[in-house]
Amino acid sequence: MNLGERQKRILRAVIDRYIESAEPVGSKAIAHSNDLNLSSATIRNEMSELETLGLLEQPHTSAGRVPTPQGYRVYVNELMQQYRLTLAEVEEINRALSSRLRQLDNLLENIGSLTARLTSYPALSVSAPTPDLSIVRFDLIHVDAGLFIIVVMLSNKTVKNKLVNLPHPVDSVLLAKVAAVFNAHVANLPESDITPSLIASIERALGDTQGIVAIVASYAIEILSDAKHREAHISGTTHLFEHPEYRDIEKAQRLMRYLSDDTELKHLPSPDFEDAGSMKIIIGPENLVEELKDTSVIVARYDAGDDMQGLIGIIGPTRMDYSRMAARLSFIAQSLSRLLRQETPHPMLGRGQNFRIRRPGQTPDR
Amino acid sequence: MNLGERQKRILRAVIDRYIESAEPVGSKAIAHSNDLNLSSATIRNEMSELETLGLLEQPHTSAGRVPTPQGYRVYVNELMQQYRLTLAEVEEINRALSSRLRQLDNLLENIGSLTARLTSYPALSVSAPTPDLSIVRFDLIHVDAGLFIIVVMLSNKTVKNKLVNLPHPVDSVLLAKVAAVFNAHVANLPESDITPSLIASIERALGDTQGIVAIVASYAIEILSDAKHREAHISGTTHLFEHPEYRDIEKAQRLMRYLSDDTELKHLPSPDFEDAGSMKIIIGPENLVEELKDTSVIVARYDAGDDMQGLIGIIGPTRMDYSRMAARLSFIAQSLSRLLRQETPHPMLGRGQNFRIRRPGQTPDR
DNA sequence: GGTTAGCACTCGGGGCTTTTGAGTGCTAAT
DNA sequence: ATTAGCACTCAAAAGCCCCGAGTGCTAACC
Repeated sequence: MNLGERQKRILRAVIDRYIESAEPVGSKAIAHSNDLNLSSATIRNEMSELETLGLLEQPHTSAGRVPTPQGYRVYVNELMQQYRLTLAEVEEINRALSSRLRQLDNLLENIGSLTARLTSYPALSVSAPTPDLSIVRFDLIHVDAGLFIIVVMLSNKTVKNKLVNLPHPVDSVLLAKVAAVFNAHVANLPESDITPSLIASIERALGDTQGIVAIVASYAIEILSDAKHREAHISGTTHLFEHPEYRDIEKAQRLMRYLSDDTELKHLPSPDFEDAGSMKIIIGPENLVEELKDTSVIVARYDAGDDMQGLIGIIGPTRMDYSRMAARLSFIAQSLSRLLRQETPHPMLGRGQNFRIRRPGQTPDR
Repeated sequence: MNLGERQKRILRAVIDRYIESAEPVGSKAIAHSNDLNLSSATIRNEMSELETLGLLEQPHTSAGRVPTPQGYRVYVNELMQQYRLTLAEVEEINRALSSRLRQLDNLLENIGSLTARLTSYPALSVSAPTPDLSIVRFDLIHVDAGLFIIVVMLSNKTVKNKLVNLPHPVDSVLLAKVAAVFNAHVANLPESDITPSLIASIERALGDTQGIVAIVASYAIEILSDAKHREAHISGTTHLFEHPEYRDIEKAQRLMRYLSDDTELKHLPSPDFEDAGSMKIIIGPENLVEELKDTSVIVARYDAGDDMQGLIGIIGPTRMDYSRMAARLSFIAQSLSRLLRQETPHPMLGRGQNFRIRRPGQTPDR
């Protein structure tokens, strides 16, 4: 695709304008705008050239031009201005990230809804499968009678827990013993090594554990095998309606229906990115999935250590603010990587009464 | 409001029909339907009577009648048939509840999205403030270096945790000591008793704890003071679009915008219910909030012990299937109460490899 | 009395036609 | 190579008309 300098300028002007107006742009609109100072007639000639190249098209004879997917492709690859985030944007993102990432419980949902909020597009959040995940630590906390809690810490430093209720009372000494054995013999094993025979041998060694060993083992396996699959989550779907292309309720609903099916989302592109912050932009028909043929997807990868990576992405009409959104997404992904890797910096001392952390030898301020 | 028997029948017929068709219903449509066998003319007379009573109205002269909010009120209070859930409905609800309530992590969201799914209306889930909540147990789990996890068990049997990262290594013995002191002196206290002076005295007793005491204390306070406020959550907003009254995108968006603001939702009715499963139906303009003036809200309370209660509710157009939805909501609330109180019955032994629980003396099957 | 058949009247919505105007391509002049 | 001018196109908005569901009223009927 060899475009003259002027053609590039015109193409960019058309797309920029179309992105913000959502309406076919005509020759006049371009003519006086921007730096290029040409008459509308000249623009028309160039536009019709761009049309035969397949970069623009007319919805109907007497309308302005609209970019084709290939047009967007060229725009994204070569023409798009690198959008620089404003200070306000950077601050907003940082603030949102650091305040919302405190609890690592359901990271996936949190990250998703955060991204949606920060981009005003429906956002998806996909966890990379982490087949090497292991449980680094087991704790069994006795509540009362037959009630106890399994707390496991995973190698990606998240914590999962589950309340178990047995029909008969259990003994906290027994629980401690079971936990100790699991810490000694099951912790740090990959799922495939947690075999029935291993469990059986533990049961044999411990004597009658009233089924506790089996329960803990199956919970461990459940968690680890969950981690083998990608998990996907979508949020902010209502942002769709902010875009005129989804004025048509039917169309919007069709897409929503597709999006709200988590299992479908898992099959989304798993681009082979090199490093965190790298991005992929998929325009309209480049999507393999039928339902997404007229939407664009921007995905970025975040990477917070071996057992913790994933994708965040946004979905919108092909007429998308690629430049700005790519910048935001990439920034979010990078910040995310950084934040997750370094963990929560300092505990939030916020609301309500709270206490200052004062280290010895430090002078109290004011 | 003294209605004749026949008027009641007619009013009910009109509303029933309007609820399912969403279109003004005329005299003919009613005439031959149902049990009442009258000519359309007679119906017309009665209808115009009902109109002067303010129970019906005409969108325009040559259209059928539509119920007014007062009309719905009468319907809900006196006319509505008690809808009996079908077996299929009951089973579906039970299945959904028991499979989704395994992890008590983010109960609020789970309950909300469950309700939305089961009713096909946008659903809200509000936690009752639990000012008496206390922490019944602290555990500090050392990860490595300066990294440790605070796990607290609350009196409502949920578990919260947080990862803390200190810039200097900590000692697991120290952590255990701190946990022990917290369990002895802070556990089971209401928030108001966790005073700075108490914390100070703990710090004094323990000597230098490298700030750990302060961190744990502020986390405890954070959690307990969170519990003082109602939390609200909404899900299934997209169900709005299934109803013709929200064909108008503007209108739908206005409502959505209101709904997606969690903080607003907290100010929703906190009806003074007596017991779990009781319901409240708020019709159109009875809502105090401007944005909800033409929607109806059904709320039901669930109640799973002292420190665990809340409201679930659904929101929809005034033309709502009150009868069926009230039945479902009430059933959901009751089941929820029951399930949460009795806790998870048996751990799920599901996916992947798993182990049978075999108690001694039991013969292995097959 | 209550009920019903009949009739004139109303008026929103669907379908059809007209008008408007933004935008084009082409040609001829610069 | 650029531009002014002009004839042409066509979607969308505006206008128009008609249809028919539904009404209220009146007069007849039981």
